[in-house]
Amino acid sequence: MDVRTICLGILTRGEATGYEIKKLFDEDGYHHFVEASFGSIYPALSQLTQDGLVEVRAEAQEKRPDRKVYSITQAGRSQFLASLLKPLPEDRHRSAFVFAMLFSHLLPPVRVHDAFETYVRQNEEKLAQLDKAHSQTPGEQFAIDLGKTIYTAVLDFLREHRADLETAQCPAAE
Amino acid sequence: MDVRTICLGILTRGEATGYEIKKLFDEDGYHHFVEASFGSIYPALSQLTQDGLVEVRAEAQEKRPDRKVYSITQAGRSQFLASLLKPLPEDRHRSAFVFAMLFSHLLPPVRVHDAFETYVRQNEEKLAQLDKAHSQTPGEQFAIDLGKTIYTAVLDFLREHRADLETAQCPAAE
DNA sequence: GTTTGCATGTAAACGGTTACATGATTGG
DNA sequence: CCAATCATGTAACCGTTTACATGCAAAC
Repeated sequence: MDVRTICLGILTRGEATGYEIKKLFDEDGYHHFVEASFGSIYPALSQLTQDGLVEVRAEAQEKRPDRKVYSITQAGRSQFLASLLKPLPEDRHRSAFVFAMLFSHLLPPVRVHDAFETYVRQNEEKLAQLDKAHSQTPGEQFAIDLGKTIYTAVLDFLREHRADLETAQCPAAE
Repeated sequence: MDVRTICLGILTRGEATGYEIKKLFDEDGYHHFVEASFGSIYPALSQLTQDGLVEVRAEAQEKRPDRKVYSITQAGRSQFLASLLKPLPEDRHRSAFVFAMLFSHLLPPVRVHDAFETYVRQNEEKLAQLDKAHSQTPGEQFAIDLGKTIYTAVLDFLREHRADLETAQCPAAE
């Protein structure tokens, strides 16, 4: 899912500025499964406009850059739906933490401990974020609940198994 | 975690060719959390060699390109450990499926059904792959078990909640 | 006889991140 | 007074994917 498609999707919910689209990512629980930065959103919106898939309306503001409010066109809707009908790319889950833990036996015990602390905290924060999220469609509820399920499962697993790595690699410390 | 670091990590387990490193990704359960293709592995190994972090030994073969067997150097080990001591980037989970389901209400019921079928199958296959995997270190066991935990939780969730999206969006079909 | 496995590598294209540039307003 | 929020955008850089190029051997 490239940033253009993601922007189109968000615009099916209603018009928005580039800034607001980014905020949706940071707040609404979208970012658990898709990502985009300003550096990719703004160029994406320009291109979508050129391609006639979205329209812009500039709202003048005092002492601020104009708000550029984007709305999806009929062509945009068609193309977005078409992209959802194509085979979807597979999930990708990348975890530097898990990779690092593959080598826990090479690391100082303190480092393994710290890595777990940080990772647990990150997962707890993401779970808390989802607990606060509220949905407008069945799909959003589904995404939120799936996210919660995953984070909860991961956290449970970490609590049960972190000792395996934190003790296994430093028998001398016992 | 860039490909260079990943290659270094794999080489801490013993020497290997680029081809074998790729196979580890495809088979050993590594690919659930990190990824790399030939197009990135071969250049990565060349660069690591130039930087003195790995060494190559060419094994001549009849009627085949020479096997280039790479092994990690002391400098490579140091740098690899150093990279694991730095703060680790956060996990990224990207899912085109979940993104598409955010818009299930815009899709034909058949499409939603098919998407679920495909996604369930993908997760089942990955789980089966992990069931076959065997570990050599505590870290590997940890990674395998965490992967299993996640896939199992996702599959359970899908079985319980797919009806929410498959029926909610086609009340006329009742 | 076709596919799979072994085995290496290059080059172009792609997509995205990061950092930079600008600047007023509001809240702590 | 400083940080955060609002608001847009560009450009350089980075890393990776994809497609291409080559070619024999073994298995089905």
